[in-house]
Amino acid sequence: MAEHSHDHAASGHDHAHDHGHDHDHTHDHGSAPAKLTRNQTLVFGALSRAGGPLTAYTILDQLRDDGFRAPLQVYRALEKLVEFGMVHRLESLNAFVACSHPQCVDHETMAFAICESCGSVSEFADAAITRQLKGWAGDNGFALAKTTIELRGTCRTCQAAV
Amino acid sequence: MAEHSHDHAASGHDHAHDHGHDHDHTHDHGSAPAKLTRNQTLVFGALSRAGGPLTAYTILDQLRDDGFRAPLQVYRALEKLVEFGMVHRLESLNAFVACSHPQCVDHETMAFAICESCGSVSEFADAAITRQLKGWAGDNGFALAKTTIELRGTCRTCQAAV
DNA sequence: TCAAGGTTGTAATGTTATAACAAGAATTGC
DNA sequence: GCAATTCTTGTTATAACATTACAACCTTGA
Repeated sequence: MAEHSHDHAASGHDHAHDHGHDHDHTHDHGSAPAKLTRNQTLVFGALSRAGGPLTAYTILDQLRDDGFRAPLQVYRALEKLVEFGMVHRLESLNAFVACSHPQCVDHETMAFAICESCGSVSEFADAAITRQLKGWAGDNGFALAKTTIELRGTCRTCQAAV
Repeated sequence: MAEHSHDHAASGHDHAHDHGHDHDHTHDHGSAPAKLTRNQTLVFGALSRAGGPLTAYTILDQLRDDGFRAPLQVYRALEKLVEFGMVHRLESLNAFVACSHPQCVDHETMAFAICESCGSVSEFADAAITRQLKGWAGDNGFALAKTTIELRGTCRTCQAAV
């Protein structure tokens, strides 16, 4: 299954406050955005740099220098990014993480393994689980809109570190 | 915030459950308590009566007449009840629900189907999903402590009601 | 040009959860 | 009985997470 590797190369500190909008995003996700707004770009950049989950308020703090002043600026961007399938919300952490999938293969039934020791998150998809959940939904007349699957525990690295 | 009317018959896999004020319950769970404290009894009673998910603050309001004054009285009781396996936390709702299983068969990998229309919750266990998740954990050296599986959608009753 | 619709900024508020500390009650040992 | 210990409880305050409401500002297109 998929592995954890949030390396979206947001290296440079591109602090140019251009009004020229040189966004050449070519993402093509579920609800594909032609291009992101400035705030969406900044929020997604923060999540990509982090390489792991961040809370909305942590993102806010990181974007103070970019002019962010209020939670809503973050929440609004996150709402869109989740909608686009570029970001996932981790319910059990009240946090958000950039999607690990290069081409965003499947956003219906992702699963997340969260290490309670180091905070790392592994995102994976499992066809059998998806099938099983859809099977239950079908059997019970439940119109499935979204699923949340989150595993809590200790990752291999943290276990080895003991 | 909203008070849902909890249709507990939304599932064909429903389990019978006593919704009475069983102040002298005889549950015997993993961390079986001989007997609950007064606050634990009151909180569990509120959840049982509701027959569906309640937030901590809703429980607090319902227990004002019983002398509850502060959130912590509720949260402390909930913490123990979850530990005992008598109550589950629904991460995607920030709410709590009394366990639907008479003898609390399996508390490791329960799944919850939450109707976004009426707020009803169906609790079920699926051996295949459990096996699959444990399989992933094993393959990836992840020491699994707890899993959260929550389905959002529309229950059969609410679909029919359209 | 204007109107419509989307995005933004800001203040205020609402909702969920925990920290810190003091006091009360049950238990044990002397 | 009387500490010492421990667990539960009550209370205040605060932290952490999220939304409402409204005004201003850009776009886009007729």
